[in-house]
Amino acid sequence: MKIDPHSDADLSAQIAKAIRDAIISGELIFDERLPSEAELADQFAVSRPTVREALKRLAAQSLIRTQRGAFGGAFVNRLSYREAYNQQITTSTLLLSMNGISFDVACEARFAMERACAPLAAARRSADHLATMRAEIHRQAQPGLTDEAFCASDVAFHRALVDAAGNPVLSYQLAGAVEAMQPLMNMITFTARSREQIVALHERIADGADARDAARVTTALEELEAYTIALARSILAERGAIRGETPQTNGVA
Amino acid sequence: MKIDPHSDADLSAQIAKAIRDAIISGELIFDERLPSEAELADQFAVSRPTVREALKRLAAQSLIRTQRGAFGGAFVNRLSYREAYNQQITTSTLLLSMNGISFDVACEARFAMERACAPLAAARRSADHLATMRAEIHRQAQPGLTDEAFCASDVAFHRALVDAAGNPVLSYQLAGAVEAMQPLMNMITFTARSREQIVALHERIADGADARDAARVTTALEELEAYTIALARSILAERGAIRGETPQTNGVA
DNA sequence: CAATTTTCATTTGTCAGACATTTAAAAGTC
DNA sequence: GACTTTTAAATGTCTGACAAATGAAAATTG
Repeated sequence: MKIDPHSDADLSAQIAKAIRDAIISGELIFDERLPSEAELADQFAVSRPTVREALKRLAAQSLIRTQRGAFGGAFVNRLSYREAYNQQITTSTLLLSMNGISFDVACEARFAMERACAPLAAARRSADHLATMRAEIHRQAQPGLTDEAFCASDVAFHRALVDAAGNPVLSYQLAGAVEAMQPLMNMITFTARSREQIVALHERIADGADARDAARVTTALEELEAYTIALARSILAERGAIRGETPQTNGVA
Repeated sequence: MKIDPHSDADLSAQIAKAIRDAIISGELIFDERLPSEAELADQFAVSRPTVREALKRLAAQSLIRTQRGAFGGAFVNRLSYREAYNQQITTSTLLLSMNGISFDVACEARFAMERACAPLAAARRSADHLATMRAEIHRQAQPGLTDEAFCASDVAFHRALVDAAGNPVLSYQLAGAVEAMQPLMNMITFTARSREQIVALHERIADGADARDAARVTTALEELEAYTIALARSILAERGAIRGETPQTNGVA
């Protein structure tokens, strides 16, 4: 592990990169202990605060964890699904909110990816997945449900569908797409009417999965996408009209 | 922005969380300047090094950037696609390599997501995208190409296909899936025979996109997935046989 | 001898203060 | 007015120190 003395980047950034590369290349195995901060400071010929800043950078990416005390130190972290999800969601959420992604584009991407799971989910769904989906549908149909609870249940339903595909990598990738869209989705205040429609479509999806009929799941997802986009457009157009502006469907962020 | 004095977490982690929440909630707008390190140290009643560690954590997630000099400081970063890609790829690569994801599972996820792009790509591909795909196919057919160059060209080809869908969110999501698999893919040393087959399938994909025929693209992608998995299996089985072990197709990491 | 307690060295977490370097605005100069 | 110099503010880095946690080894005790 060496740093380039001619680079004009921060020392802590260079050191973080050197250690990160060592981890990615497999030079450092997970659960392996890094040298102590004092030793690293010696190795890189910098002070301990600089080394610490580098280690905090790595900790922010869940690449290492630290432990105090004798025989403590920094250990290479085994990146768990949970941590990877969280990073994925944070990054995706910020990307969507900061780059003026239109609702249409985000929605299209989300449903395109979800449809990719449909054939696998139809083929592999367990009784457990199906039960989760049915339970969420039942919850969504209850009249007193708050908008927040409805949205949360919506996410849980789609989550179950994705998990039913039985591919952890797909689940991980979709988590970013689905959960990152939650803030955008929350902007759409669902009316009783639209909830009915959505629940009906969810039922068709669950029925399709029940019958192991991929085509039915896919078709229902397509209709759900079309309905969601239409709903968003009408709401945005209405808001634009209220403000006396030209109705627009993008730039919601 | 406040921190919980009763929490037993690191102060720098708490401070980072407080600022991160402020950014995500929109309390801090992008390009807005944070208070100086000294001011933050005062606000949170900690020392400057502790504040700096918190800021480095945020910098590692591309949430802020820092600028030296008068009127410099830490600014809320507008997360660019480039930065989001990089984070996505780093996280995905580590997740795949550290959790013993089998080649089959990763491959299935990757092609499932890529197939999701096929209909959009067929409908929207520009002449430019098509030209890129053709150029990469031409490169891949050249005999003297190294394995590394072939793999890079392979990634570029699929990248062009995904970009042809004209949805930046899809491109972003796919970047993680496709590029993170590069290390796994590189394990498969392509023989001349398999290169021929792959190039032929790439040509069918390009032809399908050319004709705006989504079904053709999808079918070719399905065959490419089947071929890739079969190839990987045979190679892994061979290696297992050499080592005198039971042939296995998973746990490649 | 075995179990428990105490000591202790190691390592991270935090702090204070200092100096170097960069940067852009403000002041000065022609 | 255009250019140069000064200057203040901010980050980057270093030194040195102490606090707190932690597990191992040593000492104590039954």
